[in-house]
Amino acid sequence: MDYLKLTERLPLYKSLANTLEQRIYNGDWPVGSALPTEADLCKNFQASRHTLRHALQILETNGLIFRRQGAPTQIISRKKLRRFTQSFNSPVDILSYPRDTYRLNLVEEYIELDQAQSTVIGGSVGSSWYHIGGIRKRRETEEIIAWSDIYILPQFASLTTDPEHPQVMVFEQIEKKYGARIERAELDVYALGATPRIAEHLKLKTGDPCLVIIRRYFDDQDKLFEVTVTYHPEGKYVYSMEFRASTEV
Amino acid sequence: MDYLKLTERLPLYKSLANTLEQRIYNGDWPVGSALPTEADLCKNFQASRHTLRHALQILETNGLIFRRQGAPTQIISRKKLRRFTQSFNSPVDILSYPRDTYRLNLVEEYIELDQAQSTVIGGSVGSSWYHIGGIRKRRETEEIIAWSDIYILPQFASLTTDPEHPQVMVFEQIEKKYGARIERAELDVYALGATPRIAEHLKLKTGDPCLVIIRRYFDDQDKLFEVTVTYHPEGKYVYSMEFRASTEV
DNA sequence: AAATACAACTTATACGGATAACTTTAAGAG
DNA sequence: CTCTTAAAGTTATCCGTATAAGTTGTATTT
Repeated sequence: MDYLKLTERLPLYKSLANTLEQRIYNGDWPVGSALPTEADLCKNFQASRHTLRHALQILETNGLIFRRQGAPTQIISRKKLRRFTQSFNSPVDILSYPRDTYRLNLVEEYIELDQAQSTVIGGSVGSSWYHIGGIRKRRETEEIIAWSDIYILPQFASLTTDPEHPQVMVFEQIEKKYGARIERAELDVYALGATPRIAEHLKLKTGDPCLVIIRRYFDDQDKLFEVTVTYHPEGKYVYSMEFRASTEV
Repeated sequence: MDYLKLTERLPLYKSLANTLEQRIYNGDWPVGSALPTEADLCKNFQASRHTLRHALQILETNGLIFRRQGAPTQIISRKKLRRFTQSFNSPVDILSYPRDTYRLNLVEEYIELDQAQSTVIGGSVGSSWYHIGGIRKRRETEEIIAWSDIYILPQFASLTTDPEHPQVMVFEQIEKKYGARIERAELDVYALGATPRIAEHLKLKTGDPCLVIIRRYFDDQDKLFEVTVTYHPEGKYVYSMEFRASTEV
């Protein structure tokens, strides 16, 4: 029974979702107003409550309506939004270093942020952090990929004593040992001429082009608990991502 | 009635989802095997089919199971994946320029990619493209924000005759005039010392640090139809993004 | 052996009804 | 007037049942 499907039969709930979407787009129910109640819609569209709710769920995930138990459904947008999403299974992937590289810690110290550091890192002036500075090298060639400054809250400082520490991403160790979970991450990227300090570490000349990547990790209280700043010499690193139009429901 | 909710009553379908998730994690149903049928699960867990299916839907969106009409539900993962997503409503936002900037076209020409261009842009050697080169300035100060090279398929070249062209993102014009829809986008970011050509356009010295951002747009056939390469002088541009742990269903 | 047809199984769609939980409005108490 | 309580309205959860549609293995035919 291998016929070509000539008439793609659309399930009622999808057809209903399309209809409602069109009606909202037309402005039959203006943005900010409330949709008729489920009971009314059922009656008007001759559908069961279950089917109608399935349709409404689609509209909700498409960002057209907003629903709260007990309150009328609100129209929040006239146009279905088309989302482009980049998703990672772990924030490691936000900056996934090749597995054939390793980090070598060269500096470990407690610091208090001055004005300049505060601007870059994001913490408030005078706040205390534990600073780990080091280089990242390619295992084979010993090529220097990056200088990285890692700033963590002082209470997490003890994790550097772990022998596996340099092999593992710091935020992973914090998640594992202290249970802090990343809820949000910020990423800033820009170009910078190497400062004397960075130039020395990366064996460059002052002013040579560097790619700077700042990542800020926030926990579920929206508290900043780790910041990493990496400096990549020209030609040593390309930051790549891919985005897809999200498949609708 | 403003009591604190002491015992958060979990709906049956959520509770059921948690149970099933745990069972899968335990390995009661190994990855690759099939879940019992809906009817069986209903019987075992004393839930209606509707409730069970709601639970299964959660497992599905969490990437634990895969379902097809007519075929048994398959276990595809033991662990619920924790996603970090960055979402945009439009690819404009992937590189959202401040609204107070504008583009000034300086070069328009047909080109065929040589080896070097092919590597950077991503098209194959010898393929034909229409190249638009120009600078982006801040309206107030006339400050130069970036040099940009835009490469589009030759059949889209006519859009530059549109008087509104410099005000609007090129891919938006392609979407509007030709109906090509962006399905996927790639983003590469790296630091580069300004080449003589770039240095001249941006009024820099050769070798001065630049942030290079390459964006490649693919249609629903996964065919590359636009590539933009922008060069930002040091200090003129920071590329920022934010990621969130995705809220579960 | 290969293609076809069939039957059994499983999930998808759809209906209807009942109770619980939440929101909002209005009435009542202080 | 302010706060509390009650009632009406609305969505959320949950059950049960029936039919349609897709998949898979088996038997049949070519």
